[in-house]
Amino acid sequence: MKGRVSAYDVAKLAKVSQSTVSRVLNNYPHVRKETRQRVHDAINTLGFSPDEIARSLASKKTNTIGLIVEDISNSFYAETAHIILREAQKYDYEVIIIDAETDENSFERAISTLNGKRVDGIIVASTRMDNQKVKEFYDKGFPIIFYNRRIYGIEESHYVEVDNKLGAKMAVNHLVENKHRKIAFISGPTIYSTFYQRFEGYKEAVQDNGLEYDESLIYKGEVSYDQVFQFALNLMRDEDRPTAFFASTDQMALAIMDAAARSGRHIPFDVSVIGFDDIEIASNPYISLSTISQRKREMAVLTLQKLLSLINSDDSNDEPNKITLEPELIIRKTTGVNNQ
Amino acid sequence: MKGRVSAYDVAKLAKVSQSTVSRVLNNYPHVRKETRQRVHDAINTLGFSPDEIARSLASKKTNTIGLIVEDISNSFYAETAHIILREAQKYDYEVIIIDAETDENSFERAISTLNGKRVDGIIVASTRMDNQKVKEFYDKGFPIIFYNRRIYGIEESHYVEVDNKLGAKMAVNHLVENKHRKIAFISGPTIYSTFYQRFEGYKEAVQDNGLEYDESLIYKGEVSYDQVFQFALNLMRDEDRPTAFFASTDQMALAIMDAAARSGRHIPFDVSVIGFDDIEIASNPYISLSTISQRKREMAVLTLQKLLSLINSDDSNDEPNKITLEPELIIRKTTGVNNQ
DNA sequence: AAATTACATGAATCCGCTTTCAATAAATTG
DNA sequence: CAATTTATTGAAAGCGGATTCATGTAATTT
Repeated sequence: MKGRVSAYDVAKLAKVSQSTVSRVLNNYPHVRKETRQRVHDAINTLGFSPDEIARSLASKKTNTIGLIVEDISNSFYAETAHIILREAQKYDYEVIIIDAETDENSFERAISTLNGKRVDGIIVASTRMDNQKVKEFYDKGFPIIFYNRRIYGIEESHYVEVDNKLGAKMAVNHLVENKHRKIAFISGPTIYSTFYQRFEGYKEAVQDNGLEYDESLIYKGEVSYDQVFQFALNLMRDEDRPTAFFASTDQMALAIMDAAARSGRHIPFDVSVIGFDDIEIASNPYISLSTISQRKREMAVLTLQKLLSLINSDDSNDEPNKITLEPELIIRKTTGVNNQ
Repeated sequence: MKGRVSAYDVAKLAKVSQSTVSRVLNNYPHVRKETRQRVHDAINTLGFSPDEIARSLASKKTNTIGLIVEDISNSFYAETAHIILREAQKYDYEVIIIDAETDENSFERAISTLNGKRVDGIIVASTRMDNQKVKEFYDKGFPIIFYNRRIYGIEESHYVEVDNKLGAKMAVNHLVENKHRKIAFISGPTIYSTFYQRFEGYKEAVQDNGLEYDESLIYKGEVSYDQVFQFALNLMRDEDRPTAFFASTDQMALAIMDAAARSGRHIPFDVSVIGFDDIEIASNPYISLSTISQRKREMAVLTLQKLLSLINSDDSNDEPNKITLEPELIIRKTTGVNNQ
């Protein structure tokens, strides 16, 4: 890119100093109306657009935030990213998305990278509950907020989440009301707070309803389509199989539905399935998945706004934002009365 | 963030000049092994990480690329973004994703923003075919490459796409082979090259197969679930309805399937549906959508690699990259023989 | 009208690194 | 061993704006 025009060029053309150009650029007072106009004209005829990098260096603000997700191809994150991206745009913030693997190292690297890029703040939609690096950041007062996650060990952490435990209980209760007594539970790794909480909810609900807690009905490994599919397939083929499956994410529920189909079980007649998240496809009539809604839009918008207010608040000792929304049970066609 | 450590602090501790610190940071030669070690030690004890902003300003490289998409919550883009994000990570590039609305202004703003941020290059996965701003960039020799899009009027444009016209023909031919003679076509706005080409393919195939071209079977409005749903619903209820639907995107095919369900038509017995893209959910057994595969992964990886090579090539007059991959017909369960 | 006060503007410095350029020291060469 | 080369290193000048300070000018006050 040869010959970018600089503020200096604009200054020359408008016959003012560079400081004045900077003033009109930042809409500062103390510039005569006529001068301001002259500068604007110069900017237009030259097609000047300020170098945000230089600007950031001088102002120590990048107008960029980081968003760490686990897998942007996962609808839940994609839909979240969409909302955050669009919302950030309104406030003239750009966002660097990092699609970090789930291991601790990737996560730390993500944080370091964003730190290097001097983002103004970070939204974490992916992390184990115990990451050390994050704590350091918090302690330095860096604006960081968790989306649908919590980090334990940091009392002052900011987060926006849905009441995952309650959501899980709602799901199980719904199944119990439909006379299911043997309910499988499919979870991701419980080092993640969401999965942890949903698991807690499942256990409590099982206990509250006087059901038997059976380890063999529990999956809590990787969030892998194939693995979940295989696990569910095995259960489906079992003589004494569960009559219902509660999956901690819709994505995993999809794998379960797949397994049901492959093993000839009909939903919801032979087996009920309920998910968690309410991703878009869940409402498609061919899927029509019963689920627990996360209220993504509210969560995402709130998260962004809280982050921006953290960034722009002078004193950093406002009390931490701990926001917990109530989930919602959405009954569609994958859950029905147990008739076995 | 008080008291960030700077390269200057490192220099002092290591008893060298800041230039030397910069040298080891960039792994330049001409630093005695012992000195290098001393600097590394200082970096570690201080926990120093360089300010990438300052670095970018000085080096005129941001190691950041821009990705403009239309709607990241759309699986096709989400899956693409995932691949690009992960691939870019390998080369230490960050990516700023802009989720631009479809109007011309948003797109121009996206380009301007990325220009301001001084990204090293841009991948455009969303644009009309005739955007002026893009041309200007091209003319300046700015690395920009189109993903699954072309821009007409720029001979030198770089793009990676699938043969959309061929794909459309494959879809129609498949339907014709199944004895369908009345095939509806659902397209997004044909100012987008993909839709344009697919439409061309549809028309050609209709003609080649001696079918009647019927305007009333064509939708080419916004890519809106509700609108497509409504359009399809009306057709479904028609006396003399089409026996098959070819949708330019899987997302729209989903809306058509929805409409079929709502109007009591059974797929593929009463009506066949074929999409385009092969998004992930298409292979789910409950959806099992016949479609044309875009070979997203190859496209995405190629696009990123070409972009990086554009960025790092000294002379910018290598011939333009015009890559067209062959699509693939994937027959699943939404298409069948017409028996009416 | 002199004294204040508010407004407009430019010069100079800084942001935190990279990159010459020049200087010094060590290694080679004839 | 003197003459070159080559390897190390530091000082200083950017990169392109933001910001502080000083200066000059117009608007207000007594």
